[in-house]
Amino acid sequence: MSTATHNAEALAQKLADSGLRSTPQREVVYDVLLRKRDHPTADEVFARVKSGLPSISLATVYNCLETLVQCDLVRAVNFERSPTRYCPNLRPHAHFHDEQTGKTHDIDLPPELLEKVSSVLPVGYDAKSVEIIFRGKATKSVASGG
Amino acid sequence: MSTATHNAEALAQKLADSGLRSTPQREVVYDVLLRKRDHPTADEVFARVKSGLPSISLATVYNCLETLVQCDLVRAVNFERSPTRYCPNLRPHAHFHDEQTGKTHDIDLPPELLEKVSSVLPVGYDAKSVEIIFRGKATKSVASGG
DNA sequence: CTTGCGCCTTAGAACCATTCTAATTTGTTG
DNA sequence: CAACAAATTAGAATGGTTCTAAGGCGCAAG
Ligand SMILES: [Mn+2]
Ligand SMILES: [Mn+2]
Ligand SMILES: [Zn+2]
Ligand SMILES: [Zn+2]
Repeated sequence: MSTATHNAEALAQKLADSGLRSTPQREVVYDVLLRKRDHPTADEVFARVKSGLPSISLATVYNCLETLVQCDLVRAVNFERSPTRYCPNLRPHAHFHDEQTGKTHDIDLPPELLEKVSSVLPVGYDAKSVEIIFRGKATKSVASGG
Repeated sequence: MSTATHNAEALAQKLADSGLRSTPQREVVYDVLLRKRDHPTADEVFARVKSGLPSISLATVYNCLETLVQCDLVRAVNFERSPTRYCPNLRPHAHFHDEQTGKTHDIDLPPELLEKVSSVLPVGYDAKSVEIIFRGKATKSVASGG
């Protein structure tokens, strides 16, 4: 069984859990996100997806991305008001935005840190999620996962 | 000396530091932010500012807000892709976004926490800023600062 | 099978927060 | 005052995203 097949089956399962269908469009969009984890924008996903499925529309890419986010297979990531980026990394992690290059890096977070951060909330505040964003310069380039 | 006068002078000083002029528009925009610290959008600032300066334009409100941000008197705050909000709180703090009410609350951060958070960065990552956003429900309403 | 009924995809229009443009006003300096 | 720069203004433009309406596709019942 190939990795692509495995991913497609995991996707189909997650979609089914939400009462949704697996479609070629949803599969190829998810596959594109898994193949190159550089936090692409919808436009960038659209460009990559077209090579495998030339008839897909930008509206469908937006629809698929929203579906993947709702199924908890992908995270939407925002920096200021720039175009939303998409991240298939499901581990707890922060984002480092390199202001020079515009690249986004995943920073794994130990679970104990998230507890520590959440512990600063006064009583009466019930956080469902915590997001951490670093901004700066990445002086070392890092091998990208594949 | 009134507080408003004091604020105006502090503003004039900060602007002068950046080679910029103090103007009635900049003063009233900053004053509006200080008077009601509920993280208003540009539109909301515009509405509040018009009562004191009916001739002001929305473009000028945007210009003034950008100027205040550049002078480090105000922080721009973003949640997903919703309209940018503005915060005159200069202490290190996180934001708690109440998903029920849409209200934004400041959460003061002990300096030691920011160090702890930054310490998860691998070598090669040089963060100039750290942003922390909580999302959830604030079960207790909190008295607003004045 | 074949038909019915949703779900899904699609192209293009609409939306709307923000930025840009070009003209005017205001303030400062000589 | 004259000259020049900085700031404000109205309105147009921009651009990422969402909406709309039409058609396509897949599954289930007959
Ligand atoms: Mn950037
Ligand atoms: Mn909200
Ligand atoms: Zn990520
Ligand atoms: Zn704040």
